[in-house]
Amino acid sequence: MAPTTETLTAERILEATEEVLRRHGPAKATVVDVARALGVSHGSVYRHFRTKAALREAVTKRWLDRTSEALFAIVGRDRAPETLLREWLCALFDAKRRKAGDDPELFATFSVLTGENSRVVDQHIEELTAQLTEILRDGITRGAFVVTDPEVAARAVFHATGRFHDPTYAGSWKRPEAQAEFDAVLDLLLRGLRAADRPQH
Amino acid sequence: MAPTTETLTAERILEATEEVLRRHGPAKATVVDVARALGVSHGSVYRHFRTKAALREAVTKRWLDRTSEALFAIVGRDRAPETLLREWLCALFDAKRRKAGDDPELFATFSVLTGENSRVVDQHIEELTAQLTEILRDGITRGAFVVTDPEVAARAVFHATGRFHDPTYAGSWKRPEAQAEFDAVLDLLLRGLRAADRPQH
DNA sequence: CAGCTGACAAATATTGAAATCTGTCAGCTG
DNA sequence: CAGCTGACAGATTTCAATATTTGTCAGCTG
Repeated sequence: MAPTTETLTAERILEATEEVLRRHGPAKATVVDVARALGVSHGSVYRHFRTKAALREAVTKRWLDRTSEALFAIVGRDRAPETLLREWLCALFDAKRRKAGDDPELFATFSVLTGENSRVVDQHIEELTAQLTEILRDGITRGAFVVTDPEVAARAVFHATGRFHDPTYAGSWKRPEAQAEFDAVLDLLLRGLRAADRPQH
Repeated sequence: MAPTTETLTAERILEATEEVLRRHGPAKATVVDVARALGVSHGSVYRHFRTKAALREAVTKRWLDRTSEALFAIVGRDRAPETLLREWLCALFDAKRRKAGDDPELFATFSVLTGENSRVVDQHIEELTAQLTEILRDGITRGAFVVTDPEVAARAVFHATGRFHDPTYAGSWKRPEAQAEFDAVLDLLLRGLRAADRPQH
């Protein structure tokens, strides 16, 4: 549609693909569409991405990385460990909910990859649990949390909150009870992590 | 296949349908198949069930009720509240895992209904959370749990353990880590429910 | 006459032929 | 000659014709 004199880069292809996916969704988007949007032949796209699947994954990775980075900023905040964990998990739920609402087609792409156990999604999950582990580890050293193994606990927290970040459940995030349900799970988990000589909020 | 002199009852139809579903799975099973298995015309089946969907739901309800009943037996056991909750949740995970493994076609039927937000599945979930509420309530009166609202907490526990009973995740139940992951979530939740003057297990 | 049958219309699923898309590559072009 | 094109084979999707299934009901039957 807009043939540019600029050289064709992986980055430009990713941008165009994101736009095409946004417009057509994962089911209808073709690499011919992407090539057309860039004003090149579809063969050129294959010079930068071996397969259509690789392209979809790269786009999704970029999209997920934006969330990981936003969440990573929270890990560094100067807060009581409990507050930090609360803020981080709220931000995670918020981010996913917003993505599902504002960007349904890209979210659908992400859901498809999740269903296919894509490496990209696994990596995203590992990154998130690594951040969680960091928060827990910090909370332990500061005496706020009592946890044997922060990695195991991080995974447990991630699993226990799955309903609020796993795309499978995206449909239920619109329901008015969703936030209260999230809060209930969060309270329970925080109480479980908290050191015994707890300030009984 | 085996035309009987016996009168056609809802019960007999349910049995035959369960068998047909087991053999063909939810995608292939037809009400003509069910009628053939009973040696009647398919019109007769519609005398007892208004639609095919109603029939599928009735079969699934029966199948789910067997689990609910088995779990209900645990609620009455004479145990420390914490032990009781642990046994109940383990039994829930076990039951689902076994059903997914031993009865894949009926489990698939259940999964389909879950995806369609069927009334039957909602009812099953309500029954299970009611049992959970009962366990928590008992634990509160006996001073073992500290929980503001047992209903809210029951729902939170149910949501937090979703990965280990929601059919969406059935695929992951075979993985060797599954049990350890379940234990980690369970420990965290129990710690969150436990009264402050806890016997530090 | 309660309960079943079987013929039927409408909805849904299957099939197979045509169209489109993916992925490759020889050769063109700036 | 690095990078793009476009023609091509094989894989996949679409589409429309066909077949099956669902759900109804008038009438048969024990």
